[in-house]
Amino acid sequence: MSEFIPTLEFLTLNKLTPSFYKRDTLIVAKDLLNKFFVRKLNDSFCILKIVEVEAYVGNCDQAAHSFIGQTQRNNVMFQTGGQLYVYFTYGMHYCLNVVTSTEGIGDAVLIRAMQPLNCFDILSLNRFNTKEPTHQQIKNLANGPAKICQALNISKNENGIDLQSDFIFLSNNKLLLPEEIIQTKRIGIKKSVDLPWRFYIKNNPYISKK
DNA sequence: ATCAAGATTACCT
DNA sequence: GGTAATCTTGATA
Repeated sequence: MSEFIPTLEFLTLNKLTPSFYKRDTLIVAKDLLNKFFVRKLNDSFCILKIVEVEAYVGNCDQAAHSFIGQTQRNNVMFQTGGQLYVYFTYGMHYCLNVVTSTEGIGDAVLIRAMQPLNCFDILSLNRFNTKEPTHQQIKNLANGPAKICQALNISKNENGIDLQSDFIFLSNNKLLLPEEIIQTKRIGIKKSVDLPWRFYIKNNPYISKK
């Protein structure tokens, strides 16, 4: 099964608009699977397919950064959908979220894993300091939330960026069938651990963890 | 001013 | 499977 690699024209024509993000967060989370993430680096458009996400919901989810209310750090989560929320954690890692919902109550979807479709040399240089990744390294380019940010050179500078940008945006792709989506509990949290708000593409080899 | 926790990763046994 | 690395943030005094 070979991957469809869209052209820049296709990606631009099918760019996701604010109406996509300004919906119920759990629906958006599920719909984000299989979408294209586009990031311009060194005059190249890096294209990756989203294969794993987690939803975080401000007013009822103790694991969400926004549960404590609006602060300097989580400020962007309270915007009304279609922005990038980037946070720093463990003293060394950045993670990337998509802000959702119309409510401005602090909802976002964490992108946990992506499947790179092109620009392997650029991503690999950022991750492993080599332009020629091994097969094992290719699988490890973006199969974790902090790996994504390292591979795509995303940090505090990108926090709050609007996803209507021409340099970072998401693009549509076909919806998955329900049987192609696995829903489970989220990973790496200590609060609200039983909420089943992690979604990933069944049998995709670029998932962060089974 | 001080402190504990953290939406992780890489490397070790 | 276990854990060190590393530092910002938000809470408390």
